[in-house]
Amino acid sequence: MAELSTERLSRVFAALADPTRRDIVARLSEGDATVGQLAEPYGVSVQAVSKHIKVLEEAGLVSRSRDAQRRPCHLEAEVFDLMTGWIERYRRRAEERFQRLDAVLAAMDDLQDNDQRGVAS
Amino acid sequence: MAELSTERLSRVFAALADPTRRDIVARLSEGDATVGQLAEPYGVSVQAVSKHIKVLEEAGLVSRSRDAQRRPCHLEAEVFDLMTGWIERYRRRAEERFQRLDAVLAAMDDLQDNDQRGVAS
DNA sequence: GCTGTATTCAACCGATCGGTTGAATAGCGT
DNA sequence: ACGCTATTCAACCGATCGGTTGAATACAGC
Repeated sequence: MAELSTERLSRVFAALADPTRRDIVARLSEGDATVGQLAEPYGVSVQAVSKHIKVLEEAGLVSRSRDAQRRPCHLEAEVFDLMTGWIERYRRRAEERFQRLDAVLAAMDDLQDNDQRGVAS
Repeated sequence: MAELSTERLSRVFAALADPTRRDIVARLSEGDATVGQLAEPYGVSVQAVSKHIKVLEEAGLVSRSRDAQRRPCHLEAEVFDLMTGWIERYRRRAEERFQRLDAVLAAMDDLQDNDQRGVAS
């Protein structure tokens, strides 16, 4: 029953691939806001923003509550861990590989040093 | 002349929104590989994989060299910093806000304590 | 120079995306 | 009950996406 996370990861990355949605996330990091409030700054319809929020919600980045006819949006920052977890895993692997390569190059340098000061070329 | 990074960030997030491309990145973290090698495990054509690599390349996640007719792919892990930088910025803001909220709630608890043990209800 | 291998280019296809407009729904305040 | 506000649903549109097939290009080896 594993590998739900790959679908989830795809949703999160896809959600943040849009600059308007990233900006919404940025603004929500300063505090909760309603759809109407979020829509104001952009040159698009409220419906478009509503769709963006739905995408963020389905990615688990945003949750919503109720306040009369308003539906305030709240940033769920824990989801970021999913991304940083993935990223750091492969960054670490790449860096380890880089260090091993460094070690090999150093070893080759040593060999060359021995060659130069030792037997032959 | 700023805000080149927003376009770049969009490309990186969009590139990683596809599970096949994430898997390619994962495999490249273990070492460089050619298009042909990368294509084998997936049930898609070499051309499709070639397109995926192009997307990763334009996002700056992959660079390529030349070895005869082969074009080995190399993971450029530094780009990850762009993402983690963005993510951490807003995670931090959200957490700070959360702590402030915590402080407010604690203050309200104090007030209530005083009310209970002090003057009136 | 020809053959085989590795990769890309080009055109096409159905699905999804980000946007629109218009109508529906939900919940105040009077 | 009515009107105002906030939000969503539904249908549509052009653009982009992930995939295909078929042809072109680039290079090594015989």
